[in-house]
Amino acid sequence: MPPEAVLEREQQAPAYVQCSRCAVSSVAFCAGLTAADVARLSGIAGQVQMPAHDTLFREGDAAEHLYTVIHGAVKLYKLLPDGRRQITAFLFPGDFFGLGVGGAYAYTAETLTPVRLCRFPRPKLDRLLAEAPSFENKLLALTIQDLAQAQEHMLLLGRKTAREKLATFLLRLSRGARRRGLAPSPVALPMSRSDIADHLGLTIETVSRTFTQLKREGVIGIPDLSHVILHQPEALRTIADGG
Amino acid sequence: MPPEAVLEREQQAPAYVQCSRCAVSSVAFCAGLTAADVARLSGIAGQVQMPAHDTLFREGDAAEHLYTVIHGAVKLYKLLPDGRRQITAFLFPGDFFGLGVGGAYAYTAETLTPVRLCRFPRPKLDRLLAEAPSFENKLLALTIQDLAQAQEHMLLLGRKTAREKLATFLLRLSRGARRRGLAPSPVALPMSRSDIADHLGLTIETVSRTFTQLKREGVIGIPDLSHVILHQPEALRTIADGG
DNA sequence: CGTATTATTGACCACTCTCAAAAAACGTGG
DNA sequence: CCACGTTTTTTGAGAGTGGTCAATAATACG
Repeated sequence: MPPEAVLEREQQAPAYVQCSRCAVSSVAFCAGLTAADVARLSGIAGQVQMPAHDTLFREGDAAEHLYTVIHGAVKLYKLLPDGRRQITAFLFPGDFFGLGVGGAYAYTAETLTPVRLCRFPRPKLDRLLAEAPSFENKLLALTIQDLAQAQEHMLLLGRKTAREKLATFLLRLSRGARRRGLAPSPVALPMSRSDIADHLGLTIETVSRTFTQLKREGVIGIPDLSHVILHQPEALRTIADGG
Repeated sequence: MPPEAVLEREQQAPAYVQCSRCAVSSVAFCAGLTAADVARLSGIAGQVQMPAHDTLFREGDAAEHLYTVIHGAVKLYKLLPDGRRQITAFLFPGDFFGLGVGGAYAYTAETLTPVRLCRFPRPKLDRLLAEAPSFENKLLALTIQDLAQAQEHMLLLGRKTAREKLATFLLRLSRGARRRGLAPSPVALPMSRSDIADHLGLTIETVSRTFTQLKREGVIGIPDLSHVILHQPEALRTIADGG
């Protein structure tokens, strides 16, 4: 049975979510939990679907839900008063988001594609966390991972050239796909050039020019706007770290 | 009694740490915990002292301890193979660090000044976390805060000008000092210009030039290399967000 | 006090940004 | 399904912020 069929079936049951049949159970928040714990989680989980380019919540909103991406892609970003934007992360199936600071979200969340999300209401989740330490353990481990990724991205933003930034970005997407059981090479780019620019601290023009440059060198191929073929992943790796 | 006297007394008792008399108990990891919990924490805590410019651990080392800064300042950084460096955070009394990913530290930690640290061995701490959920709660909350700060810094690195970066940096140091009960204005800079540059994604020359520029405008004063007076904090705030 | 290190200042350069136009992709309605 | 208009991306020319290289000044330290 293809994963799509499972998802569609679950879609029929918004009240009761069958985490045990979830397509992302192996990589997500619930990965590594005991069957009993997963059952408890599914008791408070709800599923939501959103169209592409929709705002899930804004920086400063009351943090009422924790989300896990089941299908589709999401971007998280912060804004300056004059509109300059920094996309802090792109999220894919298995990734979670929505932890607030002082009860408020610290960033805005927007869908890149139509998405299906698993959603946990904060009050219920907190009750669960208080009861079962394994949940909090997991949440802490995942947050530490996010923090490490954020630090890695600071290194990119503060110290890498445009060329190195783009190479790093493509490799990250490729590794992420592989981790989710997808092919590492035709990398899917569900985000716009503008999104990529705002993630890497560049302008769309520089992103475009650098793509073209890497293509001319034969390192990557660009069959269409939203796909990149990594012809020479080794070369990319060398470029990514300033080789 | 000045805080220094308290610290010196505690220094005499390395085996048993009296958290209840700790100078940073109001802002640190242990803040907000019950007296009983603090007592349990002090049972596994040890204190260490280190000279300035000393490496506490390196990226990739086994993560054997969790640290809280009691006195002094620490920097955390990541390196590229060619030596380019990104300082992800400066830490001051009350801040904690040392959470690893997959058992290894994700960054290098180095002292800026002579420091006194509170140190928790990972195995013992893990046992405590398993028993008392309040600890894990606190640790999660603090890690989420760190993540939010990291995201704020990504916005700085990716989207702010040199002038905005430096203004933001000075305001952060000032707010941090105020939070720790110190005067917000003569801001102490325990780090070198090179450290500031590697934190803000700039070169030392640009940091120096921008300091001079702000000084000429009368926004700040620089009595000596390691102190900055915020003459016009409002102006700084305007500059910081691109006013 | 002299030496080594760090910070500042200056001149010049280049990577990336800005502004602008052409090309490609997308969406919509006929 | 195609034609049209809109949006996004690419490409080009020129400019500017911040970087590089180098010399001077200030500071720290023995």
